[in-house]
Amino acid sequence: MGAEGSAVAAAPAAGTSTPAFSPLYQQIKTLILHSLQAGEWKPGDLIPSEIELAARFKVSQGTVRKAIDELAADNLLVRRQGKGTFVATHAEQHIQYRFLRLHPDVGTLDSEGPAKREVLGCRRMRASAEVAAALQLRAGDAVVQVSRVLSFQGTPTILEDLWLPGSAFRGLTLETLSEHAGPMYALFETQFGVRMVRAEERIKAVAASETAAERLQVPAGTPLLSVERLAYTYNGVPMELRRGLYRTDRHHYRNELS
Amino acid sequence: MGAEGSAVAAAPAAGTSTPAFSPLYQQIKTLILHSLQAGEWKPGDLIPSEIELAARFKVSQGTVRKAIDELAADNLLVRRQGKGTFVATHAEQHIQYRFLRLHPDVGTLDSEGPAKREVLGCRRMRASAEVAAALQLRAGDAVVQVSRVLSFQGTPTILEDLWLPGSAFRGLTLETLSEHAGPMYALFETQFGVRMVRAEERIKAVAASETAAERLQVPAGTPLLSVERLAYTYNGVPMELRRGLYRTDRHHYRNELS
DNA sequence: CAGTGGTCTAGACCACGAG
DNA sequence: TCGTGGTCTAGACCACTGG
Repeated sequence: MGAEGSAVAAAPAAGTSTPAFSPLYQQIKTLILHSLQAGEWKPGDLIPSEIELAARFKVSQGTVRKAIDELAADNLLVRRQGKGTFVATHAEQHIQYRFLRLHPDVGTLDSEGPAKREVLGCRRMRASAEVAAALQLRAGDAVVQVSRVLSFQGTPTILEDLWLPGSAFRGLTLETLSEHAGPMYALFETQFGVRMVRAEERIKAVAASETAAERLQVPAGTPLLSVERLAYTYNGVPMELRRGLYRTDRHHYRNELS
Repeated sequence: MGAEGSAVAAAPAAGTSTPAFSPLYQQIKTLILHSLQAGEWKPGDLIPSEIELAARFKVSQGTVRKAIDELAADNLLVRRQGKGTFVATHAEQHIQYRFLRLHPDVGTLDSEGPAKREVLGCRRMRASAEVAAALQLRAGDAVVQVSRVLSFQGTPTILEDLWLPGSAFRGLTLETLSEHAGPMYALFETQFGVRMVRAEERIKAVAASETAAERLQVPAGTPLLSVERLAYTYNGVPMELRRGLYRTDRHHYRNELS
């Protein structure tokens, strides 16, 4: 029966050169994305069933299915047979830190027990040129800087600083951070409505500075992994810059290639 | 009409506890995988159309499509609208090195021009316990060790050693390697019928040894990225152990998280 | 048991590539 | 113009979850 009567009629794209054909399921995907962004369904929520969405968007169940399939592949949604489809969340996921790629050299992933987290500082400041560029702000805009240390089995292993746009993270304090149990990104979801969806990391090997060496309890000059992360929300806007120094004497950064 | 008359009738699994239900498209996926492994279709080849495969396996086109979709998602096949579906290959892909995650800090991905490759050595030897364990061989089995240096814009940047099972790589010599243009994995495909499909990397920060420092033209003790890679073929058997040292003064290891 | 996602089919039509 | 993969639909049935 073709796609007549649908949400948008194949997007003819007015005066531009390329016809810019967009499949229906892509448009549905965008609509669902908008609902996620708008907060209609929050992290952890059950979204409407495929049949309901099909009715809402006036398309067949199969088309909704394909849209949801792709969103699930991107880890934005989680399908659970027999129960429904849920909005992905950094909380209550049995994986403690979804974006952390550091693993112990020996032993299981986290037979090490929970990491000890110590927040060293949290202050509001004006963005340096570098931070502003990364977060797509103007130099001098307000940002929040957090620094902390993660320890595994009593050994300080990760020292990291992170910068967040001040406008989106009003009210973030050292107390909030210290008292909160669970992943920091889970806190961002519940307290600030910011969900980190994707991130890019740039890794280098560097020598430990005096201060870094002291905090990680290694000799100055020790080789460390420098991990610079830019994390993005739904709409592809960068919402966090993170600079970490990882000890790799008993851990390694793991990556899968395909 | 259900799935009667198909390749396998839903795999009832004789006496075990779990019923182990396996969808038809998974079975088709396995069958296609077997054909790839057996060499029925070689890297770069056009495989039969969906309709032909559907006829061969006695299933509908949609079922074949779902099987191919997943294989394409794993980068084993490449779909090209209007042309057909091809077996993925490390050669003739516009990306020079598909598994190399090192990028220049400034400039485009490879506006650096082609990397200069210098093979330092290629010798047959007996596997050490460590190498044997990684490659699932017995200690003392024959392996081929290759070492080489990659330079970008005249700067030696990557120093790596790699070990391959001797049985699968008979006839691999320094000459073969030196004369070959293009990615090493492309050579493995054409000369030895070995296609690398997936790999795991473990990354650490280390200090440059005397010999490494000399070959990479940096002071001894310079922090370097240590990248240990295990690469696998179709059947999940490890076929290469690679240990690389990367200079990261002008480059970084890039990773995407989601 | 009802409701959800998951599989499978069959058929129509569209976009793309190449002759 | 033809053959390919890509989209969309409609309907049947299966597997899983929870009341």
